[in-house]
Amino acid sequence: MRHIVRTTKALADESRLRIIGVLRGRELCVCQLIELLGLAPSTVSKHLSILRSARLIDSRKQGRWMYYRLADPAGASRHIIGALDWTVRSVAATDQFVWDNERMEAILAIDPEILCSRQH
Amino acid sequence: MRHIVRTTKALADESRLRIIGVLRGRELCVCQLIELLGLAPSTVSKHLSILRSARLIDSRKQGRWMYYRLADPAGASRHIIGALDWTVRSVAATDQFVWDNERMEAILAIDPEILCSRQH
DNA sequence: AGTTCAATTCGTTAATTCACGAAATATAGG
DNA sequence: CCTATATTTCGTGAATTAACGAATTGAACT
Repeated sequence: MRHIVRTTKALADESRLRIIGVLRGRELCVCQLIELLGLAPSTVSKHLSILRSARLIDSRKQGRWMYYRLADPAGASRHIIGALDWTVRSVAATDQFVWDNERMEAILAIDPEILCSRQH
Repeated sequence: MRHIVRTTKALADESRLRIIGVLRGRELCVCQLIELLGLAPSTVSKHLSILRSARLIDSRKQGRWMYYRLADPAGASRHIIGALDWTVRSVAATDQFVWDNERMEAILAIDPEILCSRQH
């Protein structure tokens, strides 16, 4: 039961739902999510840590950048797969999802070096 | 997006998950849920109102009693059906669910008149 | 080794949420 | 109409959560 509550609490925040929506099918680095959400780096990092503690996302460090992606269904428990499945499908039906993904196209067009340096 | 956040927030509480687990396949009155959860009547009522605002449960008044049940899939939106489906399946795999349903058997064996009067 | 920079951790504040009891609402039965 | 009772609403205090900036960590490059 504790795991289920951890999962639902992780999903009970708009910023975190937006992160899941925009991570679908790709990997993104923290500075790209900061740019999308318009929140402080520490806040975004905290959101990501909550999603990761709930095992909804995985991360990979490469050099100075940290990349996040949705949890791999191969290694995830059934209730995590189900939660992600429901969340992605629900979020994908919202206007916010459409805007975020349009915006992310523009963000991905920016060289990450330049994007990151603009935030510091 | 607002609706999705309302749904996930409604599910982000252990008492409310337990309510959903015990409502599966039947209708229960408030005093039976109060007895199960061991919380104050006003607290249980508040939980039920949060679940109902999120459209996860429906209610029916009969005399002085108020009966609650899971939302009817026939009238519910897809994301509500999906949320309930995931929640019921996840909660049903927990020990808490087993204990709650065993306990509910005992509660259902008590005449509701007697059960309610014991709480006031 | 020292510098730079992306990301995280920590400490604090403001906002939200949970729990309760008291008061209000609504229904059944005298 | 009046009382009893099941539930809800309201007000309050305690606990949790979200946001930020400052300080810290860890990797890359001189």
